[in-house]
Amino acid sequence: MRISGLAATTGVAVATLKYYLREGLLPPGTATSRTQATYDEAHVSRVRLVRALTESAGLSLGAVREVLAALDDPPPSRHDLLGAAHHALVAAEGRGRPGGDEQDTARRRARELVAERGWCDDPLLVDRLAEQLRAADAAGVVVSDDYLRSLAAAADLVAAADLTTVQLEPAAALRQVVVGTLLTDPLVLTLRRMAQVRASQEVFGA
Amino acid sequence: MRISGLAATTGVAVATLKYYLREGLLPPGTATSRTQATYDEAHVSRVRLVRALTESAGLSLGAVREVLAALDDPPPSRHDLLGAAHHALVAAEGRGRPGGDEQDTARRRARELVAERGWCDDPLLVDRLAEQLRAADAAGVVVSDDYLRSLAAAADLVAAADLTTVQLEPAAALRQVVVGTLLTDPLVLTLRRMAQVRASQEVFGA
DNA sequence: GACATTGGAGAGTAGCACTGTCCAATAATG
DNA sequence: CATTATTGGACAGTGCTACTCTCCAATGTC
Repeated sequence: MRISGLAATTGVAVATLKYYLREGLLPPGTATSRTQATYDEAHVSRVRLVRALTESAGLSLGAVREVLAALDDPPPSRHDLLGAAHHALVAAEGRGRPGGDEQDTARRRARELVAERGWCDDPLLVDRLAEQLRAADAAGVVVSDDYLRSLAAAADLVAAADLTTVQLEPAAALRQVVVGTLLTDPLVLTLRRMAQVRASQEVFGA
Repeated sequence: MRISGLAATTGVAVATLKYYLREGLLPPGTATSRTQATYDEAHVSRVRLVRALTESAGLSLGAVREVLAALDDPPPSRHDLLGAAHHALVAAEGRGRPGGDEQDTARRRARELVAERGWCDDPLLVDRLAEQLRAADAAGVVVSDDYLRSLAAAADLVAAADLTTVQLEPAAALRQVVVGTLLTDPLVLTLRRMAQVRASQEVFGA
């Protein structure tokens, strides 16, 4: 299949595919001559992956590049695998400023929750959580300890479900965790909206 | 307080505040002369709200405008209140294409889940869910029925917790639901990451 | 009275994700 | 074999967003 075929089967414009090639998001096809190359099924699924990550998960092309790099270079042992997966997930999203003095209360709350749940205390994730708590507070949104605990309990449920989808083969597991998590993030939020509508109908009547 | 004071207390540049004034995201201050106006605490919290929605919730300024319009014009009855809240939430996020033929299977799955859960069948939310299922499928991510059901159960937990934060006063309730949901969306995803790390450590050992 | 600040308006900028145009080399077609 | 189409490659241009800069006369401050 040549580039026009790749464009036809994926529904992505030829110019865009060339752009992805330039940006290193898509590996070059196998050259058959100086001005011709062919592309295979791997290219098709790679293009579909890029589109899903940008359109559905809302990642920037830079973030997609980070994810693809992690997927293309899986760690050998299963021990490092999930660590690599989460490194990729955290790298794909923003880093967030380290935060100033006013964020210390939020960081303390974040650490308390993590300790209570027995979660890891990855500083990147803790800082992210602290920043989000601070933003909510700055916007005048009350996030009580009880409420936060309820969200954490639900997160444990989601994570338990996530793990059941993991295959044993390392490369497939990495892909499933990283891509699966990124693509189901918006799905989780949509389900939250749906459940909210239902719950509010119950409380406030029809 | 004049505009430089507003800039100092919120940490937002004067030029940016002027831009927000021009764009209607910030109501004009009370004019004390032809070239002078003063701003109060309401302006401070409005600026903080705009920053929280853009920086933390990742909304565009257009989406922020929709949210603010909904908050500034609360419906009179409590009956319409949550409906208005969800209209604001759905309007704040993208609409998403109606989807073609290939999305029909995904839409059927979405409707099945909604029916099973007894959730509302708001076509906007159902279409969104269908589009997300289609994207996951296109990217080669398997989303089993069991897995989807687990996510839905967790969403019900989150929604139940969300409702406990709602005050009885209509304006405060609207604000809490809309802004609270938008700002805790990223928080929920961060908690998911944390719980995943912990769960994977349990399964795969240290 | 000297100097800084303000509100208002418009133009300019940076980054992102494409998209359009051009080219010589090659492939497909009659 | 001549003609037409397509390809890979490079680069400039586009549309959008979220600012940021510059300018101005009017006003405030020292």
